[in-house]
Amino acid sequence: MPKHSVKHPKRLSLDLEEPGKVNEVPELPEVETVRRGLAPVMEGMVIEAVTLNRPDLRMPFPKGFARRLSGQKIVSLGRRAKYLTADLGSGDMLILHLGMSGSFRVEEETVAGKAFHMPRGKQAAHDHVVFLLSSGSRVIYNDPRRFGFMDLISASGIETYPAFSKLGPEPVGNHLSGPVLAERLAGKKVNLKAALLDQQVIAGLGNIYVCEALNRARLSPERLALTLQPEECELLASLIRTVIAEAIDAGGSTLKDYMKADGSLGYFQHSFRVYDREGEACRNPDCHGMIGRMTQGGRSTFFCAECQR
DNA sequence: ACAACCTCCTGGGGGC
DNA sequence: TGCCCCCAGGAGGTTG
Repeated sequence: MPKHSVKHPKRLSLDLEEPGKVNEVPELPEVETVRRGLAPVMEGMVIEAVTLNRPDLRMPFPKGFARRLSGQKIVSLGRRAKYLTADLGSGDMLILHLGMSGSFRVEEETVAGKAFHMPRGKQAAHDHVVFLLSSGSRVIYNDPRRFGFMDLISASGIETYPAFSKLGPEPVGNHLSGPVLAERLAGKKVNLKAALLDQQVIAGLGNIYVCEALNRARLSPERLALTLQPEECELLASLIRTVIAEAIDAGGSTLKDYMKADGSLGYFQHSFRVYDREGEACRNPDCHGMIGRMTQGGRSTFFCAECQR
């Protein structure tokens, strides 16, 4: 009987267990962080088996999901907006969305440094999908609220895939400029908060980063999108890129810490300027305002009425 | 076409 | 201590 050398499970989750930390919902930076953490574990591996512990998440799994994935090689992991994508050798594409509470953890077990297939691991509450890889690693999807979903399509159909076909530009790199944002906001009779949450305007922003970007740009969440001037669009686009880039960097350092550690997850050191800071001081330079909170579209908006106009 | 809802789900927290 | 109710929100759906 070989002696087991069990590595601690590696968690690629966004759960923040430190007191006082916000439990983040995965937006673009968190999904990108998960992608970077999973890539070295999954890329180049063959999916040997997929276990579904229930027939659906937010939506039913596609017909034959587990069977169709079995034996497929994962060529590369990608991301579009808040979606993870896995290019498979056959030309299929696996699409994963983490919803509100989805997370992955990686379980490995080795004998004398050599991976082998371990018996079915201990199942935690809300472990819905287990990917067994040719390396012996298990990649486990956990999602208490089940707002996530998975789909399997032909990669050639990616352009017409409903969730992707209407997405706005990514707020990274050169995709989002002032003029691009201005064009996207033109004629929109909704407030800025709603406009920026709209994935067709910009892909990948959620409640947290919209609040953060608007605070940095000193723009009121209640401003109608169509009233933004070109220079305001320029500033907002720039600060959206900044907020997202900083969060991705923070996620990267989280992964780095985590890789060094013995399995315990390093947490985001990222501190938000407005999100969940009602009643606290605005952190914008030269602003002595206090962060307030209101409801827009049934969601909380955190903002500074003093400097955001 | 567009805007404003509504719905799915569970854990956690506040009130009594 | 226990129970009830509300809240968090991504995105697809429905209503106006």
